[in-house]
Amino acid sequence: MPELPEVEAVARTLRPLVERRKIRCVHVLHAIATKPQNPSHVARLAEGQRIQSVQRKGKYLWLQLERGIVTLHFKLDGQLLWFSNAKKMFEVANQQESGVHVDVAFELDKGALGFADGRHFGRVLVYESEETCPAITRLGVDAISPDFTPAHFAKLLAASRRPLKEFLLDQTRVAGIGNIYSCESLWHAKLDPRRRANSVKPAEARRLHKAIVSVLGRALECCLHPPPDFRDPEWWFQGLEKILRVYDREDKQCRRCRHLIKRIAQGGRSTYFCAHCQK
DNA sequence: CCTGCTACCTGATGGC
DNA sequence: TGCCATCAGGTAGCAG
Repeated sequence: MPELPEVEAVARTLRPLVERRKIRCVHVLHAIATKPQNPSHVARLAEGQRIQSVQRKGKYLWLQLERGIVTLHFKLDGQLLWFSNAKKMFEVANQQESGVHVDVAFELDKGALGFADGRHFGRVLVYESEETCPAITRLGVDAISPDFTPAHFAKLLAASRRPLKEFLLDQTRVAGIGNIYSCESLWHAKLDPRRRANSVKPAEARRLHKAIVSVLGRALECCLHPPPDFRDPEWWFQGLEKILRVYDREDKQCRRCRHLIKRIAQGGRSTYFCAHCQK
C-alpha cells in the first residue's frame, strides 16, 4: 500500500475502526513481520492497551497507545484486513483454501485487525514513543503537511547534488513521495528527472513544489473515492491509472507533446519521462 | 556527512 | 508447456 496518498486513505479509514479500542491480544502468525523485533516483545508492549489515535508521517502509520506505539509499514504489497471478531479472522486467515493471508493479528475489544503481506516486506514494530523510532525520526517533512512550503523545498533542493528523481525518493528530505508520484510530479513540472537537484532555478522549484502538492492531492481524492475496504482482501485502490500521465507508459505518446515516453533506470528503479518536454 | 549498491521476499508476466 | 529473466507503488544496511 505504497505512497503517501494511499497510506493517508488507509489512516482515515482505520481511525473510526480502532480509535478508543483496547488491544486484547496480538497474534504474530508470521514472525518475519516483526523482524528484527521479537514477536513476544511486540505482543507484550501492545497487549492490554487502548489505541488513542492513528498517526501517519510519510509512508509510516502508527497506533498511538497509552504507553508506546505500534508502527506499520506496508512496503510494496502490505495491506490491512478487518474482521468483525477474532473467531471470524481465524476461520479465514491462513487457511489453505482461502487466499487470505495474515502476518500479524490485533484482537480488539471490538473487531480484529490483520496486517497482511504475502511478500513479507512489510513490518509491524513497537517503540516507547515516536521519538525513539529511528525510522520515523529520520523522516523529512511530510509532503502534505503545512510545513512543506515552497521556501523549505527550495532550500532542500539547493542542498543536494542528486538527480531530481532520486532526491524525491529520499524520505529523509521530503517524506511520502514514491516511484509513481515522483515520475508524475516531474512530468507535471516539465523537469528532467536526471537534472541535479541543486541545478533547479527558483521558478522551477516552485513549479515542482506545486506539482507535488497537486499530484498527491488528486491521488488522495482518488484513494478516498471509493475509500479502502479492509473487509475485502481483493480490494485495491481503484482508478489510479486515470490520474497517471506518465508512469508505466513506456513507448506511448506523451499526453502533452506526443513524443514517446522513455523508461530509464535511476537508483535501481524505473523512471518514466518525456525527454522532449521535460527539461 | 553523502552517495550508490545490494539484500530482503513472492508472484506475475513475457520471450524463447 | 516449461524455463528463465525481468519487473513490481520500499527501505535498511553497508562500503567507499
